[in-house]
Amino acid sequence: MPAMPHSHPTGPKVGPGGRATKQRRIVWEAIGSLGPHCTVDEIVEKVGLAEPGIARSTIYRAVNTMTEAGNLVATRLDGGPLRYEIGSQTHVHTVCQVCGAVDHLGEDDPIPDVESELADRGFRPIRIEITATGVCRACATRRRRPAPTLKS
Amino acid sequence: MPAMPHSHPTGPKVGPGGRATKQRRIVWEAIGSLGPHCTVDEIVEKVGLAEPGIARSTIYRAVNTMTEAGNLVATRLDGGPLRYEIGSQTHVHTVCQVCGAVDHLGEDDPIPDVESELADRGFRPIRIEITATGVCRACATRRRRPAPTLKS
DNA sequence: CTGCTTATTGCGACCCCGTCCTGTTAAGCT
DNA sequence: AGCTTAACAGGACGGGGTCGCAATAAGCAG
Repeated sequence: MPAMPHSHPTGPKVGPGGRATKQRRIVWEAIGSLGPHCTVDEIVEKVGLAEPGIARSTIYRAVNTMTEAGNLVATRLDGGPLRYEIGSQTHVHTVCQVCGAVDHLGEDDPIPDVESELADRGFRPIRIEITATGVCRACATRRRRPAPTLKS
Repeated sequence: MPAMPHSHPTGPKVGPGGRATKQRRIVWEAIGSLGPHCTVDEIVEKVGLAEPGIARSTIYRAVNTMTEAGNLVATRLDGGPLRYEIGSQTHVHTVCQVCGAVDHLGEDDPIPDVESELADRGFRPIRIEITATGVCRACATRRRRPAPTLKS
């Protein structure tokens, strides 16, 4: 798990990092131990064990600050809550429509076609999110549900 | 603007299309005239002009049905409401962090790297969403705001 | 080290987006 | 035309997230 970023963790600072409070340290560690695509609810629960009495809104504010600082990446994978993970440039997720499983495909893989097209248009990307929605191998083999629908 | 799809508009049906009611016809036309990435609020307003008295919940149900039928694609581009547009397989959007402008890059462009990786994993994609967040050409040239922040 | 400024916290009220539940209406099959 | 049942209007509800306020503490200046 990466250390609590002070201000310039890895890349260029995108926004103010803010003060290093106890609450933010705890939130950061919770996210690290929860792993990728964790929700605020999960963070709340984890944090509650480590240190009860931290307000829900504090956690929301913490993840927002970290996201704005570029240390965290926020994605909404389905219709549900935002999911957070420690940041990287390009992000590929798979979401299974049948079982709802979320997985990573890879990170920082270059997507040449898209990036050159972006360059042609003069668009400077800071982050690229790719979400593939479909059916995972497990569900395809034991094929539950007659016809997959778009909403789980 | 494409015609109101009866049941099998272009691709294979994923869910039941449902009945062709007057309300759905009006909603479909509103979406067509609003163009890509329109919100339910915009649809509500447009529909209200054409035919007052159509319930908000009806419009929500209509776009859900159309999305499930595969005629519409729903995307949440920022933290805001879902945005709808007439469907295609692969979808590339750009979102400018400075001015908030949303644009299309292209549709149905194959993304070979990603698709082969998906195949390796036995994941069968039904739809691939790509969102590039960054700074558009206009904002880059007249460069407002000293440092771009992640939230508009 | 002490004092001061100001970001951050805790708490609760609040808002937005979207869903769900009711009885009623109308699509479209026979 | 009759009938079945999806879809409708209207409104209550719920989850996820934000905001405003008073109290607290980070961290700079001296």
